Amino acid sequence: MQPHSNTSGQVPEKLLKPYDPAAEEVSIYKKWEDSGYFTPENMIKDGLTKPDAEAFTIVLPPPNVTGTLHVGHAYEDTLQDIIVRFNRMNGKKTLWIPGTDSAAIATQARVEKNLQKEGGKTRHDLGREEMVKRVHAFAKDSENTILGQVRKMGASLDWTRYAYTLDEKRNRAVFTAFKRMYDAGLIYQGHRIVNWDPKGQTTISDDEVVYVEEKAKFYYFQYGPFVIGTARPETKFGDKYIVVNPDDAKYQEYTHGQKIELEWINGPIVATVIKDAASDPEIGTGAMTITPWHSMVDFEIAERHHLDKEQVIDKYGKLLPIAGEFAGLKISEAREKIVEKLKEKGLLVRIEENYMHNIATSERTGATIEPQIMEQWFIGVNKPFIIPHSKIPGIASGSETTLKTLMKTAVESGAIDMSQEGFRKTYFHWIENLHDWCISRQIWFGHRIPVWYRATEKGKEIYCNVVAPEGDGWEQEVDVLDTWFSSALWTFSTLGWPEETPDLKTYHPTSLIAPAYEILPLWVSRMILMSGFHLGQVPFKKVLIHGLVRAKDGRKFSKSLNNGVDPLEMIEKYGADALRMGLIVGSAVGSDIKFDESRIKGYKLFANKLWNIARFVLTNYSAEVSTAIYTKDDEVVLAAWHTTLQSITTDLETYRLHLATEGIYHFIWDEFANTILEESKSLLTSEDPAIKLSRQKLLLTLLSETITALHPFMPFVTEAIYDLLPIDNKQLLMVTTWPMK
RNA sequence: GCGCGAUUAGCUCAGUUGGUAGAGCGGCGCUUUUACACAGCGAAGGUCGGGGGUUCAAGUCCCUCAUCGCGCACCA
Repeated sequence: MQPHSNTSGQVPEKLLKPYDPAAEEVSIYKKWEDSGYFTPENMIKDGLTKPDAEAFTIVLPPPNVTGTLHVGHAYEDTLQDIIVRFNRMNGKKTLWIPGTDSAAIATQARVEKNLQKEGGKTRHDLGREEMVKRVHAFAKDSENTILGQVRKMGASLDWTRYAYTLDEKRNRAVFTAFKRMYDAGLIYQGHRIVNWDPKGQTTISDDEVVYVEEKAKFYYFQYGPFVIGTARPETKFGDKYIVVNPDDAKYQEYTHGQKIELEWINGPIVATVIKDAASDPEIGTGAMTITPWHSMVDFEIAERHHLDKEQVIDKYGKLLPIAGEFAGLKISEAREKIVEKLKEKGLLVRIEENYMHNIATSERTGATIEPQIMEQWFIGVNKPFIIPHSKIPGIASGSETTLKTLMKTAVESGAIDMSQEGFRKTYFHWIENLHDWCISRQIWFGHRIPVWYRATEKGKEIYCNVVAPEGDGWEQEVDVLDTWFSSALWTFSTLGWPEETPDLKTYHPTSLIAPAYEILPLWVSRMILMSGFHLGQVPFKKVLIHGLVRAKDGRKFSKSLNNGVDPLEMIEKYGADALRMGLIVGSAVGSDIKFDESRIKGYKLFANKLWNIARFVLTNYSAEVSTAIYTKDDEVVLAAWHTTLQSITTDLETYRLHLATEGIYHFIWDEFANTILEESKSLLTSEDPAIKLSRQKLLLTLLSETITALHPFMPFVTEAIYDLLPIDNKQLLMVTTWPMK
């Protein structure tokens, strides 16, 4: 606008109407993006950031390409964008890297579901090649939708560095990581017990198992001289070991290894007594039989004593020939029949009706997990290895360590600041219970394991490398990797690793990661693992864990409840600024947020308030302000603002975003608008030009500084107002220096 | 079973190191005055889940109980 010499300045037409976010936001985002300033190198080039400034890096937790974003993503984007904008305005070399995650199982499952709906087809009807093509197409589509949504939120991401877990560079990183861990002996192929999802026909990791409480019948059977209890009679065919605690007085007469002949489901068998501390004398009768093929705990007992393991249930959840007359039956059908038979044989002691227990189900398919012993690929978390270079305090370069130690030490030593006490405990607890990580999946979409096999006279030959081997007869492993394998490399695969790129040197370790607490084990801990092994570094210096956005009744948003909130709809109604504020204010980072539309509405009003303040200030502006000197009174007012600004700055630096937001909101509305503006009405009509001009200058300064401080939170409306201010040599507000500096 | 978190105004939630209880929304009353009715002003509304303790002083620290939520383990 043109500065005006009258008391009453002229204001742009659009300022005379209520603030209209829809009319401003898209073009403002475009302006930011076109400026190139999301890329830190452009900031340096134009002298907005010093070349030797400290780097500040965040990688966006890459959303899954399974459809559209929900309001939880909107919250996560806001959280990070506030921090990123604040750091950029404070002169840091600020980089926020965008990306998306192929989410192997989740995405394939979505497409399979669609196939099923469209014509009852399965992936096998299409074949691997065609299926993978379709999943890629679906993923591409989701990607476009998602990236559009992220832009609408105002996220200041460096799009020139966009990464996708399945793009060429990330493929290379994944294969290289695999190869190096394979060579170090940390990735191995083994015959171990895994979580088998009979519906999805794939393994899943421990962290993808969801326990559901269920009421069941609990049976007691006569097993020779023992009475055993079980909720799963259908697994008991192969049971030929009876395990008791060595200190259990009830069973002192039996010795370890003692053979006992007894009558069982399909006739007489010979059982062996095993004494192992895993058997708890207090539970049931204190004696149990074991099914090592289909139970984690039993598997471990069997391993300890080198016992036989026999498969009872097949991959489809049906009984095998070992079940005799029951072979071929699904376990659900077989259960009652087996109990009936045992009853007839006089071996049923009693049935407990209301037995509560948890059953393991698959996070993705909902199927009951059937533990199975299978040949799969694993990462050994307890296996010692020599770490060549380590910058992690407490772990010396060239020393022997394990992945588990690495993960623990990184946080314990303070190299990673995980200062939210509750989550810190959860992290350590998780590590203590950590087993080897099963990384192979029997699906088609994802990173195919870079291992090739060839039959030779001496047996099977195995080759592992980033690229396929030369020569004939090689067949690549059909399994793909757990999606979290590639996600775990994210902080450095996005920066060009395995190449020794300048980016890697400048921006890694990243400064901050801001994930939901849900993925602390799945993602955060595994990034620590991978970064520790491959770089000898922590992946990030600080973890800022945030809560979940829930529906107003406290339940999770879910498709089945159909209680989802579409962030785009909120943006359309209230503007992105209002959505951002509504999600941040009123909840400390780390606790869950109950979504409240009325709060968002409140911040739409706030944006409008700001708009009207701008109108008042500009209406009362005159060009002579440049000569104005502050009166004592106005100096006091300005100083009061600077005190507030100081505390807002501190709150931002310490990630107390909700307090910072409240502080700026309160100042603008209650101080600036209600008090300062009101008292200005008489001062501006003063006969004394010194008083009048001082006040004009004060108002413009306050407006300019408050919108600058508000910018990280409400980037759009502040940028729109800043654009109207009569300031010389203006840059975008986004790259303006934070007023405290 | 072990652990974590929550319990503050009608609703949703803040309240960093202990120092006179706050916000938004809703409800009530009044008001068109250099911005704003997408507003302003005013008043109402709280024994900070119960009980006990430490302290000059406790929403805040300690103990205990209750209710709700979550995680892990067990799941013979």
